[in-house]
Amino acid sequence: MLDIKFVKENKELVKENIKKKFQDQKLPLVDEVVELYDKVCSLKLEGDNLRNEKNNISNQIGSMMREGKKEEAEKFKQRVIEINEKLVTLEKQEAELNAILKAKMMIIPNMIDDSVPIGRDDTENVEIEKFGEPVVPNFEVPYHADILASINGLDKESAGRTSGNGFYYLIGDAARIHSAMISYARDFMIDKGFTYCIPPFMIRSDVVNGVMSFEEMDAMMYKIEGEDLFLIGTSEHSMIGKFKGQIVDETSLPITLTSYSPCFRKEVGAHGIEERGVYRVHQFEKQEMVVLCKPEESMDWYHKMWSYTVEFFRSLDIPVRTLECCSGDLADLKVKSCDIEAWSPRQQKYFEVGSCSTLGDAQARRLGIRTKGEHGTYLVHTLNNTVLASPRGLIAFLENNVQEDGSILIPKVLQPYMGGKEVIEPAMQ
RNA sequence: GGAGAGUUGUCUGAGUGGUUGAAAGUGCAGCACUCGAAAUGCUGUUAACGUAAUCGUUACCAGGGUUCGAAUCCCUGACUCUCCGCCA
Repeated sequence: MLDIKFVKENKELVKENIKKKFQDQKLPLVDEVVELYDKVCSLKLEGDNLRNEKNNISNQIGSMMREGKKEEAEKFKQRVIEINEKLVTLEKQEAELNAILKAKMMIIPNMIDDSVPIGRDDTENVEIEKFGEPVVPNFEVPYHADILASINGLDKESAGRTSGNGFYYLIGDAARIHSAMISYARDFMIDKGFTYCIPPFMIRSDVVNGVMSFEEMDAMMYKIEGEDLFLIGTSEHSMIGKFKGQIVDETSLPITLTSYSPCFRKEVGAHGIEERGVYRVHQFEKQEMVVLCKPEESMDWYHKMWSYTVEFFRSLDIPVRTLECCSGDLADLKVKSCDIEAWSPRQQKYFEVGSCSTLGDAQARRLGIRTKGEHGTYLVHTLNNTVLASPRGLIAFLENNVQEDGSILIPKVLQPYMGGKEVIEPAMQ
């Protein structure tokens, strides 16, 4: 969400930005919002003047009452009643126009960074850098659900009975390695100086509305019946919501947090839920990083943050690459974003395991997250990035660590979380 | 879940429906005193929006209502504290 004043003073830049994102249908919005804004301002001025008159008269009535001039006061009352009637319609108009203005402002995309590659959709995303050799083993790597089956680690059938499609039981060493990876991810980020945080897993509707659009909400969020509560789709929701409407102390910036949470997603539409695997599911767990910082520091943090995820996966010896979102694929709130993709030796291509974004001040403007320092009060910048989402991370781990004989090697860094175990052997058939 | 108390500026904390944007203290900033500091004294000090400025509007948890006028009265909701109940 942009600052309306910025839009007013930089119409052409905003339009250019819309073109870069191939959203030409939104071009008329720019003139519309500026016009609306001017109207709202003049309505506000008119209302302010009326309110001023009303306040003055009311004060006069007050002093008359004190002096006992009751009859004189009665005459003035009539004028205030008139003003109030006018104000009701005026305020209604202003509120209506404001709502339209806000709705339109919400869909004008944020200004993208100059460095963002121009492209229409996800097919034009740009590979930035590869880390580690994408190894193609000389045997066929099984589908991850089959690897899990070989260690009796997955039961989707029972989950289907208890909860339906898109749920799963992870069992035994599979469950343990999943938790081990999450725990390792947590400690990895603590070592980077981030503060560990376990947030609420449910949030109120006003927070949901602050962090996402209505359509997104409908497609992602599970609502608790009879309560004003939603299950979070990512801990980013509760972590950013934590600061809603707050003025954080400038000296406390940057705020660097790493949060754990289960994540719940309806996954309406999109590619649906797969039959056998656990790549796209309704429930997963995630270690996340969230940063609130001064505007001038956000680009540095963006690069630091994605590189942490790369470093994390490399420490597990999983090859990854960074894929930068092109202008057309970039969500409207984001300034710049890249996906971290892990190598799949089975599919012999990379697949998404995380996403790093800087939202500039857009999210902060929407939620009213500000800081106060020498140069006054201003909006902070917000960033978020995945450290590890599992079972998706588990899939990357399994495919890259399964051996030809079906055993799964556990990397050194995970062994302490596995009770010292170095290898998981397939179960006897 | 039941009963009661509360929510005001950085914080503590006043506030009979009518110059209360808000007493007092505290914190912070500036000035004076001092070689310097402490102490003391004086002055200033909420935010958002509009305006070149003066100034104006809005905001005392949130949303409604009563009234010419609401921090103050009424209703609803959120949160906090105390007691009881239930509970991993």
